[in-house]
Amino acid sequence: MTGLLPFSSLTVDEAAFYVSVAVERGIDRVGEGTELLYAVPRKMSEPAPIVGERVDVPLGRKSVAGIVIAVGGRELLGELDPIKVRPITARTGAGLTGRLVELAKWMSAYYVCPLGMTLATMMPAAVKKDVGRREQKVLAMADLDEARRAEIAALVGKPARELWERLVAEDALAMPLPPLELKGLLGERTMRSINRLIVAGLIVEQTREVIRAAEMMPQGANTFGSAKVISPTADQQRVIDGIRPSVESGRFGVHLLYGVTGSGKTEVYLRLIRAMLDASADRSAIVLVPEIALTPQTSERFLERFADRGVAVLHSGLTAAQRNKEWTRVATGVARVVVGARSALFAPVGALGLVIVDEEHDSSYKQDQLPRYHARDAAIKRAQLEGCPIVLGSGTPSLESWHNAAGGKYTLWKLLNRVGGGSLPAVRIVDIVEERLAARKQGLGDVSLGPTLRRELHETLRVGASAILLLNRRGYATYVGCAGGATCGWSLFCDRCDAKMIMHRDRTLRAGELVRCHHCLSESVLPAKCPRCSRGIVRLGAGTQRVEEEVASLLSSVGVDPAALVRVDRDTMKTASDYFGALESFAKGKTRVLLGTQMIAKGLDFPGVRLVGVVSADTGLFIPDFRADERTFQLLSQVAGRAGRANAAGTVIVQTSDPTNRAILAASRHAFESFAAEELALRKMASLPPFSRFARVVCRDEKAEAVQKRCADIVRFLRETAASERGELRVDGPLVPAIPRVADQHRLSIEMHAAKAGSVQAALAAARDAGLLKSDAKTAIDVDPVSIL
DNA sequence: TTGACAATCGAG
DNA sequence: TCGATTGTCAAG
Repeated sequence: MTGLLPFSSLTVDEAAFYVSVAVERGIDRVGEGTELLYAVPRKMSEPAPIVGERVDVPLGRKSVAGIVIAVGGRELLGELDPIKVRPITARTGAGLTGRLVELAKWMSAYYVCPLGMTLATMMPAAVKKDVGRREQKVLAMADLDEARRAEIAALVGKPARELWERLVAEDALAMPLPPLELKGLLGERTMRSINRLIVAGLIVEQTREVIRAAEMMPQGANTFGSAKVISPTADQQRVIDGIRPSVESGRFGVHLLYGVTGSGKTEVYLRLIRAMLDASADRSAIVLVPEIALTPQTSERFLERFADRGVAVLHSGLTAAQRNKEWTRVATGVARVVVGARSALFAPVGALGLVIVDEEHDSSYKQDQLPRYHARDAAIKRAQLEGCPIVLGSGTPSLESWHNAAGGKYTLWKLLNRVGGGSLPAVRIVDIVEERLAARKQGLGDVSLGPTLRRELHETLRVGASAILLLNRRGYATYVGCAGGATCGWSLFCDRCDAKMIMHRDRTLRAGELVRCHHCLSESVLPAKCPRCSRGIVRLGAGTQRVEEEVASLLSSVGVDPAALVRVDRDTMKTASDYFGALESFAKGKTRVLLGTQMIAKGLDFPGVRLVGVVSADTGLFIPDFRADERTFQLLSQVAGRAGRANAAGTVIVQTSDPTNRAILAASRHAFESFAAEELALRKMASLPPFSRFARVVCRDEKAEAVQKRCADIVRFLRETAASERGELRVDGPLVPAIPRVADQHRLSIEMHAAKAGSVQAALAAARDAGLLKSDAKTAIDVDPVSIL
């Protein structure tokens, strides 16, 4: 059967429309246009296809899903032979809005990702599959005129007639409704009278389509306490009044809201959203929050405040049916406020009136898979396309945003005081080296918490308060090596990566101790002795598991149940509900000490936290990344902000081996602005972002020579382009990354630096057009990277 | 990305 | 020499 097309083609007359379709595949042919042309047969042409709609189309010998990019008539054919143009297989329903397609085009070009893939990731899989859609039986008021109704009502028995009269009086109770729901609302014990009305023809049975999903709110969410509507402080009011005009007039503009922890940024967001909703009958708001900060506590505030306009919450903890339901509520306009993590940026609102990006500095806004977009930057683009204002909020703005505000590109607003006049907590920096010495003198042995932090923790527990302990390092020990030390020199590395193995304790494992590579996730049992010299094994570099042991024994020594300690990291918090459960238990006071990685630093707002302890502030400092200091500053400021909310004073203890470090000192003084000024001066001298833009290409391959060659080819091409860009682009590479081999793949990278994003874009586009550069399994292109590992 | 086809490789 | 593996190209 070779040579025969498995799908037929249409004559020009049989085609009602032609559509350009971006298929959900990694096709990326920039020069020729990445989308393919298909015909829409007459029998499928009602209603007319629209941009953003989902279709199935034949590609090669199978059918694939795609999104309509353009709709037209024969003129779309161009030079193409109509015989080659095959008809679409099916129209699979509503998809994205035209504006989202525009956004996808921009993302596809800017972040170097095939258009079809970009579009594919905009819509959750659950929505594509329409998970949970069911036919539901409902009861509706029969469509009869007054007279006829009265006539029939007079004929039914008394109980049914009285029920009918109530129904009419209560304006039909938002019918249609499922029978059982109607019964409940009417307070009927049985369906008897309702059934009589059906038989009489006053109520009719209908079917409607619904998406059935489990109840949204996790149980016990209310223990976080409901958010009272409080009137804004003068400070907040000033900001609200400042931004409101642009919200009401609906003009694009970027506002940066710098507000210290506890200054009440959320209340500002809530008021602005309300102003937008009041000013416009059809516009919606999108609120982006880092995934980890999207707690019931956060969503509840929005749910309560905008119950009248409908709130949709989108996060990774939803079931497929719930996600489909929420998305559909947004698409149909039932929900006008969307709160969600990164991908909520693609919520299909009909018209956008306001975007909020909370914690805009947060690096989790950058997606680390294709398309590698930054949700904050893409949100700005979306706001621009939709013509609405966007508010970026943070207690520690990214230097990019801060710089843009200083340069007048963004409007800057400040909230420098905590609501209720509380002061920022006092931060004490302690030298971990001295602490270790002191601990040894006191006979404590090798401990992660030095005497100062232990003393404060004691005191906190004694007075019945609670504590948060931060250590941004998972596992039990980060270094497994020979007890012989330098004499032998052996230490345990992953055999598939150039990285150390991290030791984890696992109670389910008989041996109890295993080692895991955090890069390729391979695991093995901890060796009993050094394979090189048969001496014992040492485990150095404490992670959260080790500290957990230490704190647990400290708790029992002062008579506190060790169950009052909960560890929060990626290993213990597998699902969103694990995490919510841990927070809830902390809020209730059942958990007295919360120990964890950066997961616990973000967005929690619990009164009663007297102590915040940073077990080691060093973890992020010595990584080879120009943003190391900025990150450390952000993390410390955020976690410190957890202490002493409400009116009680809090204490923060920061353990570090580098007590004079600029970022640590600045964070301890809550001195964002001076830190930012210093850091920006340094970046300017080194021509680093935000004073330049860059992109990174990482090539990988099992064969070292293959990476070398491919990388060199790309470098050569980019250099040639750079030359034609009149020296405005600098190309570095091939460079050896910090981890040259991951999962048996050899890696090499290329960095492109330029004063303007346009130069980087031009070079990338040229390489893409030439077919040299394509985002695939072997090449990762990262524009505006946030992590340089 | 998938699949088709051609070119190249290597065991018998 | 044949089947298997690897590379290259096009898809409407």
